[in-house]
Amino acid sequence: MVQQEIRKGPWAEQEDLKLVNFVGLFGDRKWDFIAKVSGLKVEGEGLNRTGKSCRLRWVNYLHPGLKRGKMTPQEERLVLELHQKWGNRWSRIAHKLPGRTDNEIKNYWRTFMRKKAQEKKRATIPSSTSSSCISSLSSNNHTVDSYSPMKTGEESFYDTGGANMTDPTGLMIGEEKQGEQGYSMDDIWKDIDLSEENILLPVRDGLREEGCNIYCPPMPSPSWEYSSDTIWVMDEEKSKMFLPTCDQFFPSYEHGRAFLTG
DNA sequence: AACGTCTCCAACCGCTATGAT
DNA sequence: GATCATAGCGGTTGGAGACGT
Repeated sequence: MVQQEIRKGPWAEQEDLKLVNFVGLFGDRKWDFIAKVSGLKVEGEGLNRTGKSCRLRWVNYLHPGLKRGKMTPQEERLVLELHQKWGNRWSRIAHKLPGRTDNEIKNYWRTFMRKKAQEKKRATIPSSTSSSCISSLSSNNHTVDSYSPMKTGEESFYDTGGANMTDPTGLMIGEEKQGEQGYSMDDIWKDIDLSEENILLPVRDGLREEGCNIYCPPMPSPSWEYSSDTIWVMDEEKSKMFLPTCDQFFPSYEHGRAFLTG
């Protein structure tokens, strides 16, 4: 067995194609198996990636059900509401946003809170000094990092926590955290409503779940449910890219799952 | 046009949860 | 029940492109 060096970093198109093929053959559960099998030096077909890396690439980028592009106002609102409720449970939140990944939501939230922080700074600090303040806040590319609890021992400012994030009883204790952070949900909604000039559709007429007023679009969750009505939407380019393998991929994909699950 | 800064996003790392033996 | 292997999650980082001066 020839063990090749594990690759890291950005994925090449060829790697993506190979991964799609392997997932088609073996399903999207046995990542270590896929990594091992694909790592074999068979006719130069090896991926030489870790199982974790393969899974991440599939889940965050290659999965056909993924939406691309900016979050819609509805999605943004939903993220904020769910984050208010659940805290940094990105995966859980992602399950309520079909086509969005936990990574995407996490990144969105991070960006959102950073903007909020900057806006607040601008609002509280006179304009004459705001620039220096902001620049000091973002002394490097990762403004948030200086607030990271990992480094400072303080709570990350973009972590509002959720009702059951810090309280195992599930009691609502988020308000206190909001106070620390300085942004209540009302503030956030106000800002959003202002910035969007009421382009938001009413969201409270939608489905409700778990007793909260959360709109859940009636879309099949690509989160990873492979029902027959799953939306297999891909960029046109990607679709073309995968075309040569699709014929074998999609039938064999289901076949592969059946094979694995018995 | 050149440079510096900012934003976004893909990917990695470390830890935890879960299932198999 | 203990142990191990694997999958999954959340936090963090690095780089590319956008943007401003």
